[in-house]
Amino acid sequence: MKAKVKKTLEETVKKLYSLELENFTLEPPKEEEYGDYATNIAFILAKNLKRNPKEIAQEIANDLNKDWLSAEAVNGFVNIRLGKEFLQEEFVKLLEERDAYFFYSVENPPYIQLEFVSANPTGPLHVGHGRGAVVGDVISRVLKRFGYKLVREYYINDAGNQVNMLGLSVFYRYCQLFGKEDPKLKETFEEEGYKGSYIIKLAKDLKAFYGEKLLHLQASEAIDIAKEYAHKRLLEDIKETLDHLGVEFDVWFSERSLYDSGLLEEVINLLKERELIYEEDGALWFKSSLFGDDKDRVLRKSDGSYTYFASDIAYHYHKFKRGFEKVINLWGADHHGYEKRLIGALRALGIPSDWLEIRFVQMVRLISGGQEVRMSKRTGEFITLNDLIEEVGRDAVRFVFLTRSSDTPLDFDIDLVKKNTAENPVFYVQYAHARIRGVFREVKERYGIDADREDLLPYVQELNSREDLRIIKRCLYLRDIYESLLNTFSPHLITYALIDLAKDFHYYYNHHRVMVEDKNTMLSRLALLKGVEITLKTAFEILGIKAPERM
RNA sequence: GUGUCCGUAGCUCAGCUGGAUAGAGCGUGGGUCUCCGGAACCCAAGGUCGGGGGUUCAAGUCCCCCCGGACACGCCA
Repeated sequence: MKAKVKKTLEETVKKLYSLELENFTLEPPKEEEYGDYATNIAFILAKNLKRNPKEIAQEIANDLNKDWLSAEAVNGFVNIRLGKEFLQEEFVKLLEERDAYFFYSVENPPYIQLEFVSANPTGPLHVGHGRGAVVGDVISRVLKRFGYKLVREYYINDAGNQVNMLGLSVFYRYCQLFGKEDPKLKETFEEEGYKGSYIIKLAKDLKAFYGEKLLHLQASEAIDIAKEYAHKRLLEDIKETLDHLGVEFDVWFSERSLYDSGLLEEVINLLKERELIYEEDGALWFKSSLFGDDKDRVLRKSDGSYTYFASDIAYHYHKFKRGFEKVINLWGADHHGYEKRLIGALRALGIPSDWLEIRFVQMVRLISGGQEVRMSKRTGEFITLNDLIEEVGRDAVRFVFLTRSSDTPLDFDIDLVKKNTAENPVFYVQYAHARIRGVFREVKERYGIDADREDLLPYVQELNSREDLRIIKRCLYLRDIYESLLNTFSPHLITYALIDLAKDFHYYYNHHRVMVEDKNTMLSRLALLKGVEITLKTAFEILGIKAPERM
């Protein structure tokens, strides 16, 4: 809708002034009396033409008036109001096309990879990972509806020091179960090991599986076995949690495969050929300071092992080779210092810096009883994502994660989300859907009219009142929102638009009864509600939450 | 110390490439159904947009300085 208005506006400007502008705004104004869209285009033109913006606005408004929209110049702004018939026509389309109304096929969409979560398989997912998971999932659902070819990918850090430490930790706990303690192991464990209780649980399982067999092996061999076992189990856990959350991936990419395929060596050789690598203190360094980083970074440590940085470069080089035209990474906010060096390294390999877009997802704090909660009562650990899903349910978790722009920290109030009142935005919005379904059930019962089958299209023209049209606009507006996501990747806009829609619907519901004497009025209101239902349901599918029949 | 992000109503936050009288929700106070679901709706109070300077016809938004907060700064990942 916005796109159509914008195009018309551009044509007008071109006709009147032979100019092509891009940097003007076109947005819904704060005040309803200023129309459906307002533009500052006259101010921008005023600069170019060196004329009074008020006159320009007037000229544009005069030319802009069409049958489907009206324009008015006020104080240099051009306020645009969509015509009633136009809104009704669009609403008819919505009723006909249903969820397909909100999307269209983008021409030649880029082949995109979206990498998100990618938590190390060294422990359970925590709530911060969940936020990234949901944000990434919703972005990918939207892109897919616009016809994008998209790969959702999870990068598994199954090589390097972290997983070794995992193996060591589990083996250490395993030995403890037999009352044995190797002082050397203990020292490493105390310093760098994973202390969570899930490690002890894994050790017990390991014991159940292997008995005391591992005690008789070389420590390094036993640690390897423990490592394989633990990381496999933890990865299964992670997959299960993501499944509970309703988040799917197309590719699970193993870091280790970069080692096995020799790609890591290959990339280092490439950098070597470009003389961007040097050796110092027995380590291999990449001259990242030449690419905007504040210092050079180590690729291979003096003990011969590679850093994560090295495999990350290889991984992203590999992504490039796989033919992705655009790669989006959702990273936890604690990784932001890492961005420069990675993009720098890719530039060194000849990959343009806008090929990779890194979006950061800020921290989540759990609040209960007005206090920040860190520990789970049950396990004594940090509350895991799984705990949270069990506690408040999938829909609430997903929705709340989407109620904030992902670049601001989020407070997740557990008590609030468990309340079934308007304080809880999830219920507020889902309730609107359940209410509509309730009305439909009642109408069928009393009048034998099935809103799901009845041809309601002819009655849309009866929807004339300001309040009818406001709801129609709210529904149509979701189309603009989805479209804007293609550029902003900000799924929280959806939840905001839904809350607005639900609010207007609840108001409407309280002021206008559907089941009234006049049958035309009844059918037209059914049409309105049907449109709201479709809009809500479509959005719920995108958000990955249920559209309840009753609550 | 350096870098990134942030500071908007009592609380939690929107405010999209600068635009009109800064918006929601919760909380607080008062109200609304003879009737489709009151898990709802309406009204009201509540703001020097952290402070100061600058650019601009126009600044919550851009620039500079200061104050306060989060996170990151390793041959960790």
